Amino acid sequence: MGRNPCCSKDGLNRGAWTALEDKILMAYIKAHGEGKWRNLPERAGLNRCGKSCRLRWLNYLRPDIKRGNISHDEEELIIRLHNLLGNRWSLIAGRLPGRTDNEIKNYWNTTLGKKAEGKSSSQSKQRFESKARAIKPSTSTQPSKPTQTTQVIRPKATRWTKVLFLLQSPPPTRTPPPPPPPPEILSSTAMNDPSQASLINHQEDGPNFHCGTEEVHAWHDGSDFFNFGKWNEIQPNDIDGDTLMKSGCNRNLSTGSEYSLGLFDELKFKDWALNHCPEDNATLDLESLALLLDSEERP
DNA sequence: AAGCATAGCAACCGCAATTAT
DNA sequence: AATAATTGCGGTTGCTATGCT
Repeated sequence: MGRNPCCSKDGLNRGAWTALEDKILMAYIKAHGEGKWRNLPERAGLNRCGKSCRLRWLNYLRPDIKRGNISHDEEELIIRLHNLLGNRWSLIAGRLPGRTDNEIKNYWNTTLGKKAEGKSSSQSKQRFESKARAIKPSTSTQPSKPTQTTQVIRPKATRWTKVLFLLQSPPPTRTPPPPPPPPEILSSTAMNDPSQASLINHQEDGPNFHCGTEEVHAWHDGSDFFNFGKWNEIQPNDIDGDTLMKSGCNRNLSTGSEYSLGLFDELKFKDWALNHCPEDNATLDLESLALLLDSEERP
């Protein structure tokens, strides 16, 4: 079982791309469009694997790539988005037109991570701590090998197609509530399964994110699981941006009375950050996001 | 000027989700 | 439904440029 590695062929070019290869790839994509990466090299006459072609195109050759220094505004945005989304580089890049996930990742690992670390002694210490630790070299002897140990539970990046956060209001009585259920993760099949419907439909008083046919519910057990600050620790797939980004993002955010202002602001930002799908916001208004983030950070 | 250390970045690797058959 | 192929993502590596001693 298993599948053949993309670049299993011997004799393929590796390493830095030549100007000629770039030219060939650009010409081919201009003529035939993106996609079909597997067959592209053969058709284009490139001695590269498709994966390499795709990467080269996405990270370097794409016409809308914005090259050059990252502006202060962009930097601020990256920091804030990273604070919120963690190492979701593609999501962060989606907020920065013309920037690639690889570029942002590199920029973070080489520059911003250190700044974040520096700030960690100040008021935002806790906000940055886990991230700084994540990229901080474990020792000075291995600068290029950042240690990825963080206190944040950070499973390997996964894409969820369906996410359900059950929001439960605190019970009106004093009887101890049952142990809170874990956030429900429903597969596509589960979401389509009528037997699972109750899991979805009975959640009526939480914030509902309606994204096309998908729904994302927030789960709240009465504790501060969704407390503003906790977002920094709920990194991996808390509310999966991919899901929201891909879904058309017609979101109806309703807030129950149980939410703190901070939570609401955070959700509001999430809503903003994820609602602006990359394909339709080529002209992202950084200022509007900055304003939103500013308001979000108010105590 | 030479050698070493570090920073920056392009590219690769492996895994997982998605799509096709 | 099962399997294979494709695509996308985040982590990591390795090369080059730059700075320091």
